[in-house]
Amino acid sequence: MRNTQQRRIILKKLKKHKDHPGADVIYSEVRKELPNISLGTVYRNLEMLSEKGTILKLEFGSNQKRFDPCPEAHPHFRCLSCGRIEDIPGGMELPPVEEKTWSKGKKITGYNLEFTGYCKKCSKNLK
Amino acid sequence: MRNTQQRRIILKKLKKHKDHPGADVIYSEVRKELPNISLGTVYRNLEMLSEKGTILKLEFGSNQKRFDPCPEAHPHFRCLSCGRIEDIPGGMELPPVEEKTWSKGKKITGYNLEFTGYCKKCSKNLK
DNA sequence: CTGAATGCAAAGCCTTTGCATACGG
DNA sequence: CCGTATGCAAAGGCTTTGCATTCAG
Repeated sequence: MRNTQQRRIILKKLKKHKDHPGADVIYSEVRKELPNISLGTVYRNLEMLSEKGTILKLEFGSNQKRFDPCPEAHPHFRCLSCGRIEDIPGGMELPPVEEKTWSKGKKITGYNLEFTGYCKKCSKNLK
Repeated sequence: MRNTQQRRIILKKLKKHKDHPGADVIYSEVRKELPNISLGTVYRNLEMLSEKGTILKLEFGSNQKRFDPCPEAHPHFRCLSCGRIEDIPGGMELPPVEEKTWSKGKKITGYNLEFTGYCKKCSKNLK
């Protein structure tokens, strides 16, 4: 994997995010430093980085894929109103899956867990 | 909400599924009984039914939305190789979220949990 | 009757891909 | 040098939507 300028800056921008941006957000931010970068390159790099395990690709109930600079699987919270995605701190432990009967014969490699609801701001506006 | 022939048959077809079909699968099955139904109608109905809480819309890491005739949130297993989605039996209980600090100020309405890996068949082929 | 639901087709959104060119190691 | 990565633009997959028409209640 080559260490290109594009890849370096994409990763740098992603790492600054606490929210979990989509490719479009990363694209427009990287464009400030590399005005000629193409959206395709952003997609290719985010994909590649998540395959290598450097970042995490989130594919939850949003029509857009989001990216997380932290590569370890961890739970998220998604606001159904504004779409905001937050990390849930403090590794929430899941029941061990290996010994469960449903997992017999399967090879479990990971999990995705998200809680849905309304964030602080949005739950105020709901009332 | 009107009780149209289309809606009735869409629901009937979905209920026969143990796997979790996408709109396209439902469409082609309903077409056998209603050759003139349109894909748009299938989408509109599946959407409507999931909003009413009759069925469940699954939006996990697949580019396609899948539907589950069982309306209660429950964990799933998704095969990374063949895309198959299975229910995980026996309500896997999650840690209660209400008292957690991260949920302060939020209104939590649900969760999505899926395990990923390789199903029986695919894990054999992998070796 | 009347508004909710349908069929049709076009448009939308996000993402992927083919290809010639550029550039990192 | 060589092959990976890029930029560009077009195509792709799934889903949504506008509009005239139909049909359930």
